[in-house]
Amino acid sequence: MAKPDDTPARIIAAAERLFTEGGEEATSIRAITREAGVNVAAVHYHFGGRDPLLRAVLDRWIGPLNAQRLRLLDEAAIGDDPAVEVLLAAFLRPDLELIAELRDNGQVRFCRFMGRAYSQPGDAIVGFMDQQFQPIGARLFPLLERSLPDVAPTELRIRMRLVVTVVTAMFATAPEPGQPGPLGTDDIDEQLARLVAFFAPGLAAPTPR
Amino acid sequence: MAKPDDTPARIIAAAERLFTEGGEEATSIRAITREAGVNVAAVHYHFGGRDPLLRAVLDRWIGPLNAQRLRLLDEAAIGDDPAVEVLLAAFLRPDLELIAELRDNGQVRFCRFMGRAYSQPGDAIVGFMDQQFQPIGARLFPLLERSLPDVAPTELRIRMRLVVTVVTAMFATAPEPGQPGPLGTDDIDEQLARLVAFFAPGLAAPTPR
DNA sequence: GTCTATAACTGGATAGAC
DNA sequence: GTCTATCCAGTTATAGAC
Repeated sequence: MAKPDDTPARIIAAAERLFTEGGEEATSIRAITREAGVNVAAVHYHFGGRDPLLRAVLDRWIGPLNAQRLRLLDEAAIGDDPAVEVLLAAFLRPDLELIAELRDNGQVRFCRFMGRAYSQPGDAIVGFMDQQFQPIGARLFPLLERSLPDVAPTELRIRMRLVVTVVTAMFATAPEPGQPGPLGTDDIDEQLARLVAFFAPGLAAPTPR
Repeated sequence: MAKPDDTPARIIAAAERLFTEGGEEATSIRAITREAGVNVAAVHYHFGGRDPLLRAVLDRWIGPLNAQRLRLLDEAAIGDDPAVEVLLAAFLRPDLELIAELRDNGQVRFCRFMGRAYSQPGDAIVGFMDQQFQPIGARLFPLLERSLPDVAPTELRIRMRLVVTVVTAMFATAPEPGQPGPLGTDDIDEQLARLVAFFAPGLAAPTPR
């Protein structure tokens, strides 16, 4: 096992802090290594450069997030033909939980950084987020299509993108602890109920025209 | 009529360019006046400072946008009890038209700037966007409430905020001309049909619990 | 090596002459 | 309406004391 303060961990921690504070392009590899107290070359050795490092910082949170999403989708798929509501809840719950966790950890600003990374990806991460999403889509869309045979698969993908847009914005605009969130409650089950009640009928609506 | 190259217009134009390029906080009043070829004090004389200038830059587009929104809502309200679908279309059409106009004008980057200004407002504009939205809400919500008497007014406001979130993201992530948009078509009526088909059922869904 | 005081610079705002 | 000169706040750099 790696020690909690070995070089890669120190670099990741420093990078997370600096990316959060200064934004993506304002943060140099030199500032990161200075903050971490390691040599500039260490970033290249352990991560392969600045851009892969940024991806690693994001993946440290998004990896587990998507792993949990897959777990919940698998659970939902045990019963045959899970309803849209169930699939949607499995899809959204990990996001709501992560936002709450980051807020309670005093990492609201990093939470917002992740939201921006998704909605306005720079050159370093454009494509990376879609790549992360790919296995989720591969699991989710067949289940959705089976549950909603009357909606065109293309339409379903467009609609799910709108759902993702909203979740992304919830990361990007996460409120400070104590401030009210966009869903008017801190209770994750209530948040989930609101989102599912709102999105499920739209997903199931007949394809227009 | 003011000449197209009078001082306020020169300042607005320069500010729009620089805010678009460098972002909000990276753009100084001095850089703007240099670019516009006018004196530093002119900004204060005509606009009252840097922050009011930024608001003026945004308002130049958002003002007409919301004016058209009000017009369309008024039209929709002529028939008694307009359906949610009609209200939603009146609400959303001006946004889609503005995005298309800016794209065709080569102002995609400014379009994105407007989206960011709404979703991640800095100190200079926080509150301003809500203030702009206020008369729209005052017109829209009573109509919506009459059309959807079974949905709690609070819930309706939360749901409309989700709708606005999506529209905002469409500004913030507007594609270059030629690139496909998130709704898979350049035809505004089709875009509108997609959004209305997706959002209307969710707005009308019974309040959860 | 650490700390503090001061200088230099940047950016916003305002007064007053023209 | 325009301009110069100036003020004020915040930031960064540096020198010199300890």
